[in-house]
Amino acid sequence: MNPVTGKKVLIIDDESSIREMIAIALEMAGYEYLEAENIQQAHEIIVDHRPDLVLVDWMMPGGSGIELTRRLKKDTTTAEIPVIILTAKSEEDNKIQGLEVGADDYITKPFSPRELVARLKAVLRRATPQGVDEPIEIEGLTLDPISQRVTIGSRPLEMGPTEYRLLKFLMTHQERAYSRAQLLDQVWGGNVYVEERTVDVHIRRLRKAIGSTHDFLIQTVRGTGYRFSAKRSV
Amino acid sequence: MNPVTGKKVLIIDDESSIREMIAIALEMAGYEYLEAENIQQAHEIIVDHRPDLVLVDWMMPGGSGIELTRRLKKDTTTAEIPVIILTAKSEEDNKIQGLEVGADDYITKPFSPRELVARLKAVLRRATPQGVDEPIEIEGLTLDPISQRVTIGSRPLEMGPTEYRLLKFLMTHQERAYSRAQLLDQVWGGNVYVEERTVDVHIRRLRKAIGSTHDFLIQTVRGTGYRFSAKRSV
DNA sequence: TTACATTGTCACAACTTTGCCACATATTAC
DNA sequence: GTAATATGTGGCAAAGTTGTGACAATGTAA
Repeated sequence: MNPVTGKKVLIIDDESSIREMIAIALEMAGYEYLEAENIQQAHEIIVDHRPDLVLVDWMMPGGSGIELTRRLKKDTTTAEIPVIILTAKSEEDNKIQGLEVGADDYITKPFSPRELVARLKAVLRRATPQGVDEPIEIEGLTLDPISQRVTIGSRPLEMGPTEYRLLKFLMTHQERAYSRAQLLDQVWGGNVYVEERTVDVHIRRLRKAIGSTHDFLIQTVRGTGYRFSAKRSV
Repeated sequence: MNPVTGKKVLIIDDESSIREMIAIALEMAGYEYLEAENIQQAHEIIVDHRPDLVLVDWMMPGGSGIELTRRLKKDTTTAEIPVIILTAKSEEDNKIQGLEVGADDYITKPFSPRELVARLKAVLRRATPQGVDEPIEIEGLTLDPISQRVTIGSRPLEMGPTEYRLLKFLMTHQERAYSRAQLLDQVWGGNVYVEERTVDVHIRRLRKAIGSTHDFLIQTVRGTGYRFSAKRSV
């Protein structure tokens, strides 16, 4: 339905009914979520699961959302995780403080699920910066992450999104052998169940797309998996 | 401390005391400002001085801030100027309406100067710095930002404002693939709740307007979004 | 007011991609 | 050499993505 890239959102609120409401909205929008009902728990979860976004209530037992935000933004390992603060209308004057400690947005209660999801999307969009991805060129095979194109010379190659991601991964880690399991993990994403042999099929498609002149670049490592290498192997 | 921004902010409010208060806050933060006390005046100033941001009260004699916003956002020559709407707390439910007509943010009165400046900074940061208004010509397709016309050779193309902005964005960022979400963010504006599929529909309309001779310029990047490119992809 | 234009959504059509299977072929172990 | 194991290949059904026409809501101009 909505192909979100499996973003994980951590919901922190002491009222389980609110958590539930949010959880439903997130699920419908295709996000994964984690829940915490106090700050302590939240911290553990953040360290363990590294959510892509934190949604925290302003008023929380055991420390306010503000405090949590400040702590997250101070620590360079967590500073990049965007934070949205939920405030009740009456506490609204505090919202400035929220933005000041580094929250990325705030939402005043009551809010509609639609608004929530819209804000969340906007924040995530902004938080995922377009990397300054340089094109990768190996032996005349060029992959340009900006235009999302693969070319040999000026000939553009046709391939599906999965093959593209697979190739990008292999090219950015050339000269290194990966097992099918590792590739599934890196290219397909951790929590999908897919047969290992599926990797072979996609490698096949990649080789086909690249064509015989350059297919030596994708090498089979028997008993292990595959490797992208500019060095012709035997 | 605060590097001079040189940004011009237009303050529109009928109460001179509020204008004054805002003016002081802006001055301290290093912004230039202009003032208008009604919508008519505001329009003239916008045309004459091209402020970098407009700060308008919701309730205004001679037309509401909403109306002004709508008008600004509709006209492609002013659509890029960010607008922040000031609302009284009691009118707060209207904030959604404000965002819907394309305002970039809203601030509820009473607010602190600190909040004002914080929001303003955030909005300006987000605003897309628009380059010079030189015509862009690619493969015979010409977009002229001054006359706001798109032509192929001498044939003028018919399209709505949204398609125009979409095309302009894509043309000024050619050879780059954008997701639907990014396009919504850049072309529609950050906080509008619109379905991602709407982008497809507008792309469709654009392609239709451009016609089959040149529609190869707008390319679908499967699994991602779209790209404007002079290079034919097959 | 009426007529017209623009916009966002939807439903369905058209098209692609995906994962998996079954079988072919290659490589290794015994 | 044969069996066991690993990898290559073509094809297919299901799932997913994008294209398309129509519609209702809204705004605008006459």
